[in-house]
Amino acid sequence: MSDVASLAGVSHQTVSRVLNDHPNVRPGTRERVLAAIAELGYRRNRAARALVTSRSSTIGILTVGNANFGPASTVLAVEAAARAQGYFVSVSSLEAFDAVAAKTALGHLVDQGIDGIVVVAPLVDVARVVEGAGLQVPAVIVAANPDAVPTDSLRYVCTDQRLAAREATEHLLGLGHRRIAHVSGEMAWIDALERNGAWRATMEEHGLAAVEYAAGGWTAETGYAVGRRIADEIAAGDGPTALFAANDYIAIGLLRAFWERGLRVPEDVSVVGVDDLQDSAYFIPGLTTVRQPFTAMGQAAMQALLGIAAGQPRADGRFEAVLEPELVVRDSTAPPPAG
Amino acid sequence: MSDVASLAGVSHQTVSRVLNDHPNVRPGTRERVLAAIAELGYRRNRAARALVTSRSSTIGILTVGNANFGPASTVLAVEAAARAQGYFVSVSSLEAFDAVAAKTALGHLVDQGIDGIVVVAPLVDVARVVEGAGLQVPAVIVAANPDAVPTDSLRYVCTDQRLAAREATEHLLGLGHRRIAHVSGEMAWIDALERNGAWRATMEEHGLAAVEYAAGGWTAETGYAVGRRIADEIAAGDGPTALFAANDYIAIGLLRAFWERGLRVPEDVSVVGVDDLQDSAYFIPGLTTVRQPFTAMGQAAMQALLGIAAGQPRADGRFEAVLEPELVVRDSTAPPPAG
DNA sequence: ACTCAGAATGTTAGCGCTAACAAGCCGCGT
DNA sequence: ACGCGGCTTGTTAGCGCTAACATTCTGAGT
Repeated sequence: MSDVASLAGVSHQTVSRVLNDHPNVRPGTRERVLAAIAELGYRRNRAARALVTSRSSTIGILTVGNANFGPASTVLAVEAAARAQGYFVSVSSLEAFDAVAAKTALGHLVDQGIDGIVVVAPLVDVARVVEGAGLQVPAVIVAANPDAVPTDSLRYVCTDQRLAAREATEHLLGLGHRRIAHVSGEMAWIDALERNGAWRATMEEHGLAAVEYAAGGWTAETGYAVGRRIADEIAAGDGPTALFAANDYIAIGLLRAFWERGLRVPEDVSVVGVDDLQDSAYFIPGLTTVRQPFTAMGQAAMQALLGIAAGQPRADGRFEAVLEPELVVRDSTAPPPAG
Repeated sequence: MSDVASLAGVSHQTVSRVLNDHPNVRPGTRERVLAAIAELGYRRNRAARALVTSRSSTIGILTVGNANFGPASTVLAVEAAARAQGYFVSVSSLEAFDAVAAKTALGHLVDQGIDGIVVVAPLVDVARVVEGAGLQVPAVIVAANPDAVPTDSLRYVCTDQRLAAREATEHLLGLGHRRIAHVSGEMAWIDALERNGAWRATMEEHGLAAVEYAAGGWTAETGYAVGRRIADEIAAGDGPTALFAANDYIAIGLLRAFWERGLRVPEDVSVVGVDDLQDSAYFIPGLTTVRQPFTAMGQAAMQALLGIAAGQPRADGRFEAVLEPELVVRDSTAPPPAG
């Protein structure tokens, strides 16, 4: 920096002023400094800057380490939104999201001097864990459970998973189905709980029995295993006529199991998923699903973070933003078989 | 830090020594310092540390921004490997990987004071672009084209895509297929080129004609579009008996198109993909594919980076590490239809 | 007891930057 | 011509840490 200063014939402080877009720098001076910077190929040292300003223009993302489509897409979206706002992104992904591991990771992130944290870990106890970590930096949790308590520096953003479940269930109901079962995901996840609860509530509102099959996970493998069991019941005549799968991976496992047993989808049984994977439209048959607004979530999270930093009062509700998923009807749903 | 020092009754430098595991600190002193640190909940300021050491324990990852399974998995793997080595990870993902955007992003990453860069952008001109950016930090490119020139501070790591194509093609050959066509991916990608080239070479070695269909992309959508065309040709009797798809997304599009046209897989036509998606085993039928060693790639990239930093001489060959993919045989391949 | 090497600790300086204050400059009104 | 206020620039200090050097302490050898 002092090289630049002497080349431009000014003090290093004037260089700093130019760099920081301070007012009160004569245009001619500014140009000379800029020219000197260009000539020398000077780049400001971020460490020094971070040291003195205690701001780093970097946000941290804490996520669960698996390659699940949902979290992965959300992380990608947050990253894009952050970059659009001129922030860098430091990612830390945990295999196991327990209190200790999360606290350590959060600590590392804070040590890095990040300006804020976005937590993408839609687990039931994420809010408790993060709240318990006693963070001193602004944080936004994507997808917290509804009893989470926002504070001035910790806020929440989510997609309305209850609406997702309701949309799926009502779509099936509208088609004439009455025996609509749910294949639930991993119950440690908020999404699993919420989708389950809303499906159940919707069924009850219509005075219908709610039969649940637990996949216990989010993978095609778990969906397949449950699917074989369900296929048996359908073949025996007392199974559901429609399935609401907690996500698309489970749904594809279901599709596969039904196909193996000679059950036709949607003629014999309808299937709805959640997420809308890149290839969900090309499953056999094309999967009706509830698409999640990942990009919007990323932007909302970033905006919430910026809002905290700007001292904006928090939203009235529990969540800073609640985004709406969208039902995408394809070929895996149809009216129930006659009789 | 000075608080810790005074609480422990030592100088701040001794605290620094404890923190940096210097020898020549009496055990008793070390313990007192550690106790003071614990009591005060002291955390070292990374910015100050980075400023004085010009090392940040952070590596940068530059990648292409889409949610393609391959790059995304590799990034995840690099991140895991980095964290296992005690490094933080700063991610920058580009929508368009052109020379200008890449140079800017690389510059931002360098500005952050990262200790090394891993580029995960398997595009044909990635090496040229990165080489052209004139990086001053160690860098490793994952999946460079074979004419890339490693230097002391820029090295390459890849998965043998030619082997992947060869395995797939020979599997099909071994099953008795002779008319094995290739559905190629996006030709700006190294993987697409390599798989294409090796499939072609293998066919020629066997004196067989190599018919290529260009999907032009990596998605199920592009695979589906090409698949319809191929289905027509097969129906007309002059189509291939087996398809080697450049990746699993294309393969699923193919499966879908064939299913729509009443073509049975594998009875009427065999399909092999590349990647092994989480749900490839549950496609209808289960997809035979060539699995890529993403985790190993991430580790190899990290190791190569560490090697550069440690001043290790570069490997003899072009690549620091060449990993092998693995053929996974499932239900989408069978001998060709008789006649 | 007395040296003296080497271990243990303390002191000083400075990494590159920005904030705060100080100083210099300009043009205006009188 | 003089003084004053606002713009522009320079000077100083210090962010929290580590490297290098300076100093003090320890204990083995005489």
